[in-house]
Amino acid sequence: MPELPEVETIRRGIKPLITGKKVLRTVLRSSRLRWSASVSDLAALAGQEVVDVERRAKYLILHFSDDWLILHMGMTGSLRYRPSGCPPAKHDHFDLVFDDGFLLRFRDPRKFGGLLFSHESPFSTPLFAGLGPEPFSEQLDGHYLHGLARGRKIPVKNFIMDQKIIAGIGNIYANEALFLSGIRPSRAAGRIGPGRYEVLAGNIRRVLSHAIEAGGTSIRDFQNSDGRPGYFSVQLNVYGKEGCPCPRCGARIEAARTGQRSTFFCPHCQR
DNA sequence: CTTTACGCCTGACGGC
DNA sequence: TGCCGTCAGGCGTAAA
Repeated sequence: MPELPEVETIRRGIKPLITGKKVLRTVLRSSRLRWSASVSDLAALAGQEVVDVERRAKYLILHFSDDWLILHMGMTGSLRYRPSGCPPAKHDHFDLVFDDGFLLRFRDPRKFGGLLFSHESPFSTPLFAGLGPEPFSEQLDGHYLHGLARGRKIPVKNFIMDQKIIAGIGNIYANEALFLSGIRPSRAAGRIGPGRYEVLAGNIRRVLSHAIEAGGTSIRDFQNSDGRPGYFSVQLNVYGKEGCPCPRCGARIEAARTGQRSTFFCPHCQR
């Protein structure tokens, strides 16, 4: 569930549940995640309280009294908040057990996600240094995108999914934002003017904020949901709609591949 | 430097 | 029913 809106929805869901809670112990069941904090580092979290729950790009940041734990959901990661007695299911790799009888549990069947431990704020470490601006920051506008795209030949869809350019855009919302902007995903990033990039920047924000709002409607179900709050309630225009009529002009939505990722677009509206 | 290809993992689905 | 290929919302690295 990995794009920015899903991670933000998780953040909003768990923040009120775990802020101020004290860690009793941690349980790591898998050592083969893409990234994994060491058992000894994780053990140091015992006794610490959750100070805040933050997000940067698609990373979820648990800020404890002394240390930080950074979670990435990969393609299939999810979190659950359950009573401590609940037995782990398949692919439940990590538990953060609190002293009030509840735990936060990380599940990831494909193990593309992972955990990172840090003694200092990740906002000042190399991990985040290379990330582009958050989509809702003032830095993201037409001039910014146009400047970085100058001379580049990669498809604009790959360009906006590059986390160094903008943080948090994944395959679904890249497709959707380009549809709203009337830009063909395969168009070379360097062959789009500042005006069209301004439109695109606005539509990126629009798509992401709609998705976050949709996620928000299911936050209160977080404790009992399957760990993917809000995800399926988002109305999509093109993603996964191959052969369906374009909501704007009625032409058939086409599917293609750009950079080994599936791409959907309206051949009539998007140029 | 930019761009492309691949690997990491498991599960779901469609065709035979 | 089972087997097999293909696909999946991400990202890091190697190679061209």
